[in-house]
Amino acid sequence: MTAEPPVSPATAGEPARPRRRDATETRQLLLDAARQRFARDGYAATTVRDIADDAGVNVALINRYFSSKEGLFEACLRAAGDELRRTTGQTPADRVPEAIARHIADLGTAGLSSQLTLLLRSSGDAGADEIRRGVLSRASEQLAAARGWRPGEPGGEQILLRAQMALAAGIGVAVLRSSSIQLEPLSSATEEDLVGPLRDLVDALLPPR
Amino acid sequence: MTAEPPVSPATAGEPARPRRRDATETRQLLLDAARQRFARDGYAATTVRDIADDAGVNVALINRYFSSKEGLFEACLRAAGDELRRTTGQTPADRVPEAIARHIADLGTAGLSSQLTLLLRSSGDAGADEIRRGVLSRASEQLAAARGWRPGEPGGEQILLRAQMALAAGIGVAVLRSSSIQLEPLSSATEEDLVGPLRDLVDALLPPR
DNA sequence: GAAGCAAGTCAACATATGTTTACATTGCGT
DNA sequence: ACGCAATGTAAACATATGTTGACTTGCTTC
Repeated sequence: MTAEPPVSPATAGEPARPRRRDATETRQLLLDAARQRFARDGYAATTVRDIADDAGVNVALINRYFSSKEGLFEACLRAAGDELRRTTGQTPADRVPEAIARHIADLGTAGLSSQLTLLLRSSGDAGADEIRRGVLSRASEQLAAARGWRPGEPGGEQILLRAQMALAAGIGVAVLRSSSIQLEPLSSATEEDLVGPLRDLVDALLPPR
Repeated sequence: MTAEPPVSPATAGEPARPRRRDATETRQLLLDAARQRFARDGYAATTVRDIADDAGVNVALINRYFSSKEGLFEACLRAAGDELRRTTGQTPADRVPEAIARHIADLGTAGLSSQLTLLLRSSGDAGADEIRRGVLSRASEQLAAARGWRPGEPGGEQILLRAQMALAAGIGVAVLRSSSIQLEPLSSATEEDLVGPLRDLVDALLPPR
């Protein structure tokens, strides 16, 4: 239907693969290719043949290892959730804005921007929606907790709401910088350009105590 | 491929249409149905038959009036741009956060939230990308101008960048509240719940002078 | 009322796409 | 070395989908 720009030159020019016929490795190749495609083009616009070609792998293996395109997508969401939790996990409270700026600024295909963009992609499947909601929920709670929020605390709802707004801002920035939009000057802003405004933003929403 | 929930009961139960065989009206019906579908499900996941059914109109008319699915999508983007410019046009500088809060809080299919969500949808077509970039660019310049930015002014780049971050925050909030995500408590927050944090956010990014 | 034209309908087509099935090949344990 | 399960391949299928062309229907004008 539309053009089909490959997302990366399959596997980089390694003349002899160390281990072929390794199920774990091809599973990972598929996961990586799928995450890039899904994040960049969305679920519906990505075909299983695109993913398989990027991974340098036969199409049928998607159904073998992930049951279906939906299954592969859910696996991508889980992986993005894990990576998000890992990167945002141990951030000291006073470094939250800097951490967000640094991770948002990274436009690489493995960076946080890419994970956030992926997390917005919808497949229309209820299972995937549930996973996404869980991941985003946890992320906002982590962010709120870094600024003193505790579950069930009176008035905590307000803090959680503000944390979700900060998360929304990060997501919005990631989206407006992403390849399909590239709003300038936001898109070519560096980490140093972003950290100041982001600190103002986060500190205004979640005042450090 | 996926389920197919209609977006609204075609045309509400009007027993006798006032004017049938009215090209302008059916064009508008198609535009409205398409904007809802595209905003909710994205470009690739929306089929022309879905749109035609929602509009209560024959499929072939999409190609007659808009040349192609792409053409219809571009028309939707232009319409969203017009509506965005109209709603954000005459906002006094000191009411910007309130205006954003009010418009973001409106989750109706014609509200600003829906327009912003639509503007994020990508079709992979270069023409559509250009339209989107233009609309978002103008919106951020309007926002910056409301806080004293003037084109070409020294140091104005910083203000524009901050305005785009505020726009990004609004977009992020709209997305996290949208039907496919519905992050709580953000999703059920009312205009009053949003206005406080949004004022803090906008004022921190674009200090009123 | 007939001609002419815009508006709308219907059916078909060409292709893209997710999935399955049957078959080939590799490597490991014995 | 041999068999066997695991891994990978190729082709086909059923269907969804954008688009097109021929045809019909209603409105307007003379």
